[in-house]
Amino acid sequence: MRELARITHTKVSTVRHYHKVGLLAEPERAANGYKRYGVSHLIRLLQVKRLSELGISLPQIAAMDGAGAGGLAEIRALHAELEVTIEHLTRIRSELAQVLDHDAPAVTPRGFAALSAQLSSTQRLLLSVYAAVFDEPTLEAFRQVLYRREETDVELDRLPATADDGTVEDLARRMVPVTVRLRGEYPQLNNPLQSSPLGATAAGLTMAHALVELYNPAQLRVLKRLDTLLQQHDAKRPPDRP
Amino acid sequence: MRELARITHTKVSTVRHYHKVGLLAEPERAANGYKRYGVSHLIRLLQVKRLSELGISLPQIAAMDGAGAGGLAEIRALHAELEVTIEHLTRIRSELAQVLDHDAPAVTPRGFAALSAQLSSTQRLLLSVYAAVFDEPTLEAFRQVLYRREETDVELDRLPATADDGTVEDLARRMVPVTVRLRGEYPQLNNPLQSSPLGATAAGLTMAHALVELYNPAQLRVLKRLDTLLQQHDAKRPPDRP
DNA sequence: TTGCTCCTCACGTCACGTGAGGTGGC
DNA sequence: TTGCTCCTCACGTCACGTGAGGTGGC
Repeated sequence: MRELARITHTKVSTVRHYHKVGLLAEPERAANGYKRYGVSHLIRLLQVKRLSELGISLPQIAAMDGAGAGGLAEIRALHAELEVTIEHLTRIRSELAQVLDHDAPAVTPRGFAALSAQLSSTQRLLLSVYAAVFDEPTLEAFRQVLYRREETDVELDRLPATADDGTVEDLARRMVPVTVRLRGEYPQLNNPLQSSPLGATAAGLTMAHALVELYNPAQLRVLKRLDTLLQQHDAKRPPDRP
Repeated sequence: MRELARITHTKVSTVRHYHKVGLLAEPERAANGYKRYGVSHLIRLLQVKRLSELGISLPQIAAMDGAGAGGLAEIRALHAELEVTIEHLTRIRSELAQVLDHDAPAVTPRGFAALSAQLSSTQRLLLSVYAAVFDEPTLEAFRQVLYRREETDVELDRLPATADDGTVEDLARRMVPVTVRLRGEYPQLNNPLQSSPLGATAAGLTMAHALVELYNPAQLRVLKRLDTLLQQHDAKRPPDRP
């Protein structure tokens, strides 16, 4: 048994498993009960092993014996699937490489590894939600904006929960022109919820919950005030949409 | 629950599984017993999903929580493993492509798909054993020789079990110069057992069993006679080895 | 006697998937 | 009432791996 496994480069446990599922006939026994394998077993095992290596499942291999010879259609399907798998793994590999390159935490959402160093833990968590809620073009816009590291964004991120009304009002006012400018440069940021793969309603609810949970009260006040100011701004200068 | 799964692009069964193995805390229940997920669960699920996608096993993810933050060493190991996996799958893909290109049976040993059409079923089975017994340079020599399709090889393959002594003797004699010439061109064929990864003894035994099982008596008589004739030939003209 | 291989259950692993059998809201 | 979602076990799947507990040959 060990000899058969050695010749075929399989594990003994694998050979036993093939016996159990009926892919390999059990050979005659010697007087002491040991299995006595013949050339037919060797060849069969090599064939099963070959098919298994090619990615054919054991039940499929069993089915191939009964039915027509080759199973060309299955091979074709397998080849196509493998193509997809390899592409997928290649993407994963490059994501791992990015994480390593930037010494980022493994949980960093895909594409944000390069920005990881400059993110606060709150931003990091928020980004996880962003990555689930928004579509790829929107996320790319967020990446660009984060890369710029606007001074007001840093302030917002560091704003203590105890900040007074004056500080909140001041920050919100200073954020207006910055936001307006960014919106102009990155149109995806105008209404990111609309393009969400989850639908605008679910996306909006999710984002709202996430913001309330992750930002402190002062930060939330800034965002609310900013929203009001932006609406006033838009009212004066209506957007050039039909 | 379905909503959480939808937002995170996971299956409901996956979320349940994460609960079961303790990777995701169970949330509070509504009055009717339904689970009420919060932002913390959403974020945790997204993170677990991300790590799992990167190829980290669930037990490892669980371990990462307790211990140090990043687990950079694990990521590095994962990246290296993935490299190997991708290379392996790429090889498998090209083997599938070869099988498809030549419309060969799936069990064709690797590298022999192009020759598949001209092989008899006996040769095919024998090749499976060759592929297990010999090393790669030797196999490559066999491929070259098979590709040439020597007339005497075809005759041997078709020799009926009932062939008479005269036919056997004639074929064996005509095979001598062909074999000598091929041995000169492909030195690996001189003593292929010596370079076998299984060791010469095991390899010899395996090949002997396989030949006896797969060739008919007349074919075996040819091979035996050929061996004798080759030894006589070698005795007259000793090989130029030290 | 020691160390090695062989044997047969049977249960474990990994990451879920799939019913069975039942409840709750509109 | 119908159709939908939710719930909890518990068992199934895939391809093995891993003991437990015991025998046989040198």
